[in-house]
Amino acid sequence: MDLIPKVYVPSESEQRWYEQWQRDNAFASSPSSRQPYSILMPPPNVTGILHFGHVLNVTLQDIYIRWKRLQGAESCWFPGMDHAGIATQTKVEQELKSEGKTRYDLGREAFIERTWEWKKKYGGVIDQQLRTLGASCDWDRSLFTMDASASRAVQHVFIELFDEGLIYRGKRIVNWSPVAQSALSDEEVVFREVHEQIYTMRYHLEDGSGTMLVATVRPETIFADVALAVNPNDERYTHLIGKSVIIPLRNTPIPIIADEYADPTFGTGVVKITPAHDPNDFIVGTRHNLPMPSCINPDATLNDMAGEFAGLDRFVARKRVVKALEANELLEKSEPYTHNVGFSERGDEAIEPFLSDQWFVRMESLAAPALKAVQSGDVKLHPEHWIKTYEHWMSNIRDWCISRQLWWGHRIPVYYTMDGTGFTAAASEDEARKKLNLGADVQLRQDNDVLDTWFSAWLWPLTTMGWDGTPESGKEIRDFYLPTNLLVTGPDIIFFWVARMIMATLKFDVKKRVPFTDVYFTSIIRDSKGRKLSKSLGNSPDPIGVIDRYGADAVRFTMIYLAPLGTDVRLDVDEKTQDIPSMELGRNFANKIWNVARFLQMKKSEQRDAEVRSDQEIANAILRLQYDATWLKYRYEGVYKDIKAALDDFRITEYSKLLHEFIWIDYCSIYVEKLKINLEFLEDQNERAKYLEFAFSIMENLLILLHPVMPFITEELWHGLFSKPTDVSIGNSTPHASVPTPDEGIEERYHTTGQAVLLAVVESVRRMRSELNISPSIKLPVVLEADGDVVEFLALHIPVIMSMTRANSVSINIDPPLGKYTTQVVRGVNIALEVGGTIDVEKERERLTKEIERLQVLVRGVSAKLSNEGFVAKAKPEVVEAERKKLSDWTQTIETLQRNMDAMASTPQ
RNA sequence: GGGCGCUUAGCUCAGCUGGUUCAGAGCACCUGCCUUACAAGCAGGGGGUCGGGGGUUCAAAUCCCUCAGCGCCCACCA
Repeated sequence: MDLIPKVYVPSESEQRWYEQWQRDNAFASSPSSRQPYSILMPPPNVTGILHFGHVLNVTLQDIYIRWKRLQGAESCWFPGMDHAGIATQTKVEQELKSEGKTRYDLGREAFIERTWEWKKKYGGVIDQQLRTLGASCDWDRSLFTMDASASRAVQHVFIELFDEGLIYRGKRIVNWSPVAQSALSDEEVVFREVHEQIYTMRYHLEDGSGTMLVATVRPETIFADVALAVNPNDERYTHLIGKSVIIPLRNTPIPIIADEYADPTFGTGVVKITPAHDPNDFIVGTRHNLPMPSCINPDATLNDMAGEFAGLDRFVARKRVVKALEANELLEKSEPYTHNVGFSERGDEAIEPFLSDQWFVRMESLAAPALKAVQSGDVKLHPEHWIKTYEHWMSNIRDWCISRQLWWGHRIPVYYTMDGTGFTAAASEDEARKKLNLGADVQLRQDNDVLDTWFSAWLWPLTTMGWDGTPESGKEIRDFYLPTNLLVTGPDIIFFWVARMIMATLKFDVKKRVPFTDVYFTSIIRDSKGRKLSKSLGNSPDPIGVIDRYGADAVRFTMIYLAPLGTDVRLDVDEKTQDIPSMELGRNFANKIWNVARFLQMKKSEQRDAEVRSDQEIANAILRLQYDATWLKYRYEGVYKDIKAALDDFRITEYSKLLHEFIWIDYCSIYVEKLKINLEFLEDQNERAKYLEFAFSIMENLLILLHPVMPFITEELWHGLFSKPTDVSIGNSTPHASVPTPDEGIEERYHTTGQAVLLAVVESVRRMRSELNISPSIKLPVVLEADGDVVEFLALHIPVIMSMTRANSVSINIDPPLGKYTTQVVRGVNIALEVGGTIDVEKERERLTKEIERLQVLVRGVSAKLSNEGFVAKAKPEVVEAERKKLSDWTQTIETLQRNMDAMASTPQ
């Protein structure tokens, strides 16, 4: 057999295996007789590139997909890409800008054409990056949200909701982005604290009988004022209700009205009503049937209503207006003021509340069943505390503004008569005519707007499975994979996407299924200062660069090792080098696995010179190997169970920790170290092979268990160690819950206690040596004093103890120990290390005294507990028993230590 | 204003339904080792009254109340 190379080079191996997997169609899945398991990948934006949020997200999904595949499920991971309306259009417009053009120069059709070209050229970089990371998606099922079938589904859904009256058109105040020149949904707006000025203006009464003081932060909107409102119970102003005031600078009269909205305790108690530029004023305006003029254009400049200020940007206009007010003695005062202002999540500009015609979805009837699905547990959220947030949003749901004044997206399938009086939603102009009972010669025009990107995303569970609106489309796929088993995503899009997918799938799936049964909300990745990773802060290294340095396996492993469910992850990002040093954790682990594999392989091919060993020595070594195999088997079985449970409960960090600890400590540091020692006594190749085979069989299972998180190195080693054909993947094998030992029927009585005592003894001797600064090259005699069962086991392991503690002799229960010893008592074993003339008797005495005192404190504690009647009466019997055992163990230990001290006193110096 | 979460070693975090020497891991730090699988390693070590206070209990890092600090979500007062 060829030995695996001395050093593992992740980059080479990783690329090679991913290509192999693709050649073998290793991730393809289709309905079969096997148990289905499926995950929908949150479609990355077509403009997107991989960041560490994705790395965590994708790794988690891949772990489950691969894990279930190992368990024999028909595992399918549906990938895809989102057309990302605003983001993509912005990219292309920027490109145009550099050519000195705007989208209007091209016109709608050419612009869309150009965007498709952009997509072809630059879009989907992330697709390739996901492969680098090792994502085992069924790439043949990849869907783009603007693909024909998905577009048909979007159209179908729109028309159906329209016909049901759940989609309506209305003139409303919406969140307007002056940069994108489009409406945004409430979810796309983020509020930020802003320090501005609040201005108190004078509105003169029309009859000249006085002045009203009104505070505002937006004096530039006064031109669209339609009223002043006072609280009907505000005695200061009741006599003025019904009178009129003059709008400053505009000299137009507006009425003073009474409305509860005016808060007498705020400012002057008088509020100006500007329905076109403030959502609350809009409500008041509607209530009082007031006109709703706008003085601001879609690009946030003032219009003609603003007279001399027309054409100025809103913020420039504000300053000018204030100046003008001052000049005309219309400004009472100006004070600093801090309040929240909405900003576009994407473009970072202040949102302009804007009165316009938009399309909305009535959410109430859609939300009700979706709320129930979560409350009933049909859809389970992890961590559970998100349920509260979900409930709150769903029970206070507001209508969803779905129209966007963009060109890139699904165009709204609504057709209008040329005079605009008649309109309907339809799949084509022809159909619209039919629905409107119009003749074939009547011309119609289609709505100019496109739909919110999330309007296609909420259909993801259906469209990825081939649904295009017709009942039969994708039926076979949906009947097999739906509901999908798991959705992994960030909690930031719980409303944007998760909730809406539940609504849409319950509504439009023929069988009214939920889209998924479990949702795992991932952590947010932050830097060491707690800031979110972001390009602009420079604290977001390119994952591909980090993967180049450490390997994809290492990055994957480290991420889940550090990212427990529900809490944020902090990474030690080095901004200068764009490095994340903690990735060493995963890299070192990979290195460890690689090396132990290499070691076992070396042992296997090792040629033995015949050494002279007595039959007894050989028999003892075999007995030790048998005990160790039994011990490892039980440890393995326990870990296997724990891993399975951890993954079932979404304790993903636990999964990685279990493997890390078992492989590093139990397998490498304990089992293989002892194997190394014991094999020295065996020359018979068959006999050696037997125990090496066992080590390999555990190793194979560990590789399989590790495969979901470290797919590449496990594949590499699996082939390297077990000579598997290239086109067979570890991803299709199965980890065993139990592994047979080479010799069945071996006594199990030592497999926990014996090993524990043995290891404790070894540790104890090492500690004594270390504390006395004894060089590793010096070999010293060890004397053990023990009784009971364990004596036999320790005696059997003398060669192991010698090797592990660098002892030149180990004697058990010889008496009395002569010479100069340092001693410790561990698990009932009195351990003495002979250090000859180097011992400091005073120091040793001090140490023993201290240890005895420490134990006496513990004994007092336990005694008190045991003499407490309440404890003895009420605690579980096994707990009481355990305390009694502690008491007797510690008492015994104290006695032994005391004896050691006395012996030391009588030892000649 | 409403809701949710977090606070355990210098740092990042585990500790599930209270009880096994339960106060842990990784990193960092200190000491000693290039012991032919691994210095990306091995052996050993120091360091925390589990945010403060109160309560329930025989028993609290764990359950309850309260206070403080931090963070997130929702709603947004001119």
